[in-house]
Amino acid sequence: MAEPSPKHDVFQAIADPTRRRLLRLLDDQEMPVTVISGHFPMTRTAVSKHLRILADAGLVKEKKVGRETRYRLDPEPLLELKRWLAYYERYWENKLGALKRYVESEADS
Amino acid sequence: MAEPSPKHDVFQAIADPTRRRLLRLLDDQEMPVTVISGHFPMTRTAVSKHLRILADAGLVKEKKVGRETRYRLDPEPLLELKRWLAYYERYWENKLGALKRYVESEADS
DNA sequence: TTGACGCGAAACCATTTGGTTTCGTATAAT
DNA sequence: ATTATACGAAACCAAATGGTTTCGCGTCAA
Repeated sequence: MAEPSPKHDVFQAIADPTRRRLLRLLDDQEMPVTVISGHFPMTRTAVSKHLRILADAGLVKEKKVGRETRYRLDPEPLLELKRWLAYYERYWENKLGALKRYVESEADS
Repeated sequence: MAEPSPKHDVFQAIADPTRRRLLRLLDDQEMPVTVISGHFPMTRTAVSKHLRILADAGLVKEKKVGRETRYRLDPEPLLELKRWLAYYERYWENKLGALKRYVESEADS
């Protein structure tokens, strides 16, 4: 279970819209870099750097096949985001605000 | 319903760990800036700028009371994050990976 | 074996980010 | 009326970010 030295965390990784598009794209299929970068209005190198950031965050896995590197989505790290978000779940659980008002009244006492 | 010109979006807002801590802190209680900044190892001005970014993203509301500005959490914009995340929900819906393997086998055909 | 292809590394650049200190101003307290 | 408090604005700075072009290297094709 050795932590893979998360130089980039999930929150930071998904902050960029290009990287979110990458995740969506790679959700459908595994793809080599050149094909991937064909979907974006920037150089292959730029896309490659985004892919590296996603890989650092564990959101994407790379597989070398011949001279190409294929990437595919690994959604697992999104669970951390899900857990983080779950904390606020209570806010929109019961008609978005009932519990909120309750908590606020608790804070007064 | 005029969009308040979202200079900062939710994804970017929660990318910073300090801002995530701010959200947690303000979830409990409404607080003035000086009190808030007492919880962080940086200047009041720095915290104030983080609060502005959160406010831009709509994650926090400010209320002027006398000479102080009180902030409180507004979790509503987190729904966008929730919706974005919901797209990947199918991955861990059924034992985390069953569907994933299915999709991958689809890609082969 | 000689190219062409697929890719990352490196160097570079402009802009953004996260922080600081200093200052101005509005409000509250004495 | 004067002083202290609460805060934002502004100017500034170092580092990170998102992008580029150039180069080198491994791999497949002629």
